Amino acid sequence: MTSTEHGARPAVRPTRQRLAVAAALAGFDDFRSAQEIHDLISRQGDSVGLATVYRTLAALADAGEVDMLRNEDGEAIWRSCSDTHHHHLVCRTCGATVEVEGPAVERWTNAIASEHGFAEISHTLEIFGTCPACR
Amino acid sequence: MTSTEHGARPAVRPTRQRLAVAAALAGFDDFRSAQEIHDLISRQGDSVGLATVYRTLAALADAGEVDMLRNEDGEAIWRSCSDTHHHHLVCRTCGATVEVEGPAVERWTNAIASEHGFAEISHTLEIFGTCPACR
DNA sequence: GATCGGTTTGACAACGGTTCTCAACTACCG
DNA sequence: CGGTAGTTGAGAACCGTTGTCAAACCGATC
Repeated sequence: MTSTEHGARPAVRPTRQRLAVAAALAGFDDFRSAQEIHDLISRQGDSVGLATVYRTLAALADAGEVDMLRNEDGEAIWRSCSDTHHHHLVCRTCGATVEVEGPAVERWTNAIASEHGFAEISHTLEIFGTCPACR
Repeated sequence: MTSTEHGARPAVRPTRQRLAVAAALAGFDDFRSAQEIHDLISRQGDSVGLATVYRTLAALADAGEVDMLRNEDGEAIWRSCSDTHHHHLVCRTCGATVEVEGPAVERWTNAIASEHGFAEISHTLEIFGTCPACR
């Protein structure tokens, strides 16, 4: 068991299912719900259980390889992302997404939070609007 | 049914139930889930159906008299609010809330958006953390 | 290959928040 | 009062999500 170095690493296996989810994620660049991703996989001929899709997405989000956020209905939606912390500019008509970074915002949220004595800070910041193409 | 014509106003009645919800909202200043508000009303002796609480909260949010946002689980949480645009610093354990304003953030989001040609901008920004009391 | 132990999977049940349904009720107007 | 349209509540329905657990699978080892 010590074969894989100074582990405690759960040894994630590249199973057919996980590859299918990864492939599906690579196939679009806007945010999709878990069920949409599940449908997409089925439509590509693969068959992966819904629970597995959820588990895999959660694991990927944990690992920082996908972004998860919630739409206005509170549903979780996902997309693959670059590995730096960033926010999104989302078109409320067509769903087109732009990743944006804002060091200033990060600094501001941390400052505000510690000013009020809050710890273990996280934050959500999404910008919605109408993109040039949809106007 | 065309009696109230040019108003299209649904004629909101100040029923016992709606007053109870309003009273409950006045009784706390952090974010609470609909069910917590429902419990709170019951505990005050009033009896209002859960569905009615949901309906009333939705109506109040529509009218801009309460803020509704979603916690990290996607659950809707509510509180009465001041009428200026602001954001929230929310304790993820006890729900304590601080309203914060950030002119810098407003400016930043508008700049980013127009830089990408987006119009009709709106944004959401919430900060979650653990408040001093809950640590 | 055959074997073995832990990982992963999938069908399905369970769950929890939210919305829907619809008959009973109530506020308001005349 | 009586009529009428808005409102309510109990419970079912809904739907996204998570838990369950036996079977399948992977990879390392005999």
